[in-house]
Amino acid sequence: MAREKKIDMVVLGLLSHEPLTGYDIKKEIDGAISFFWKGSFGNIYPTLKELEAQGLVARSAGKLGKAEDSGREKIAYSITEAGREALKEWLNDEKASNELRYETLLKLFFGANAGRDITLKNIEAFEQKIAADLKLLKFYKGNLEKVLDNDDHVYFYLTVSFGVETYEAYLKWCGKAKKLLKERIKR
Amino acid sequence: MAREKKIDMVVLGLLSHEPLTGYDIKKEIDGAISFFWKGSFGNIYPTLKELEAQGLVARSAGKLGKAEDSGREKIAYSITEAGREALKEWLNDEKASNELRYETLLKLFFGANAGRDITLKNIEAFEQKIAADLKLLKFYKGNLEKVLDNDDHVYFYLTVSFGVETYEAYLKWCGKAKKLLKERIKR
DNA sequence: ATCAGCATGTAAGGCGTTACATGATTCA
DNA sequence: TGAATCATGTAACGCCTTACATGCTGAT
Repeated sequence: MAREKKIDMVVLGLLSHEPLTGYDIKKEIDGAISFFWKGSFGNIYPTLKELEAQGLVARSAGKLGKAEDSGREKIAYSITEAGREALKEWLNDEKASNELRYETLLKLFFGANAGRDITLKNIEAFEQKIAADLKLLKFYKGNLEKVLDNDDHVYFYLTVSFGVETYEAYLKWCGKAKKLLKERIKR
Repeated sequence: MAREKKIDMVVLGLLSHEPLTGYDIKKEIDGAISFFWKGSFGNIYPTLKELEAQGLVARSAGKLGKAEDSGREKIAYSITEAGREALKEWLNDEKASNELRYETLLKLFFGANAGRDITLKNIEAFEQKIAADLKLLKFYKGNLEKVLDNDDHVYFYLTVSFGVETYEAYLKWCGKAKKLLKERIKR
């Protein structure tokens, strides 16, 4: 059961724009991507080594490293032609694993065991987190709107729009859910 | 870093309603819960053993097993008082890990590498899957609407409503995304 | 001078999936 | 009689997270 490791594709995808270090990759993942995919150092660095061994990425030549005599070097990787092909192959396959794991919904589903007020508190915690993240997503979206003439940005814009629209739906639901709970359940 | 294993709480939550076998639990998880949480046999059976060792569940006495002389017995578990307390403790803690991992969004984000038509195909595959799941969620919702006099069902109803409303937002987004791609990108 | 951020990596462990192994029961 | 479903479990493996280990660089 090969090729289930999607972090490979995240790395290749990011390198498809420009050469990056492992540290850079982590930062990118922590940006707009983070709401639909995650990555950690303990994940990224080994992945880069594997991709290099497979010939899908290569250490960038030239000026990016520090002087040889000093301590640790900065290692920038760039994507190879084989890497671009692997990325395209993955993009061409329309099957995708889309998974949502919301502990908040689990707590809601079993909420009767704790009662209405605890459940309201849980919904409110969710609501606050979503509202904060939505703000950030809207900020990204506003920035991208200005640069839609670049094709790449259209794709980024659509991804961020997905976030904005679903988060707005979440917030609407929060309002309704709190209302229904208060109406229907005594305490 | 204890107590990160949420499958424990899924099992306790399900047993809070009635005694169930491991097989039953799997079936329940594959129902309305499946859109926000998953579980497998290789996950559930060991969990039941652990919960039993911790005194949070117990094998139900009585008539559920098959005759002693025949082959394998059917083992129904029920929640203990300690189990109910553990469940409540978890519900009382408002922090929750809510994770979304959508490979479709990843493919969209890096879509420029494959082009407009491939990306449209990927969005359409997503759209179809969501439309099918939405149908099912609406069916669950319709059934629950009739029995909202029972408090438990109010909680289930809210969970399913969350699914319906977010999936509807997804579908709306799909329409807009396809339109924008066709307008903005040549091929 | 000290602290935040840059930068790379390893080790251990956690959690979960898939595949396998086994066998009973029920229904067409 | 054969297939589907009921039913329980184990083993191997995969992927990721957390914590640890190390040291440089730049700003206050």
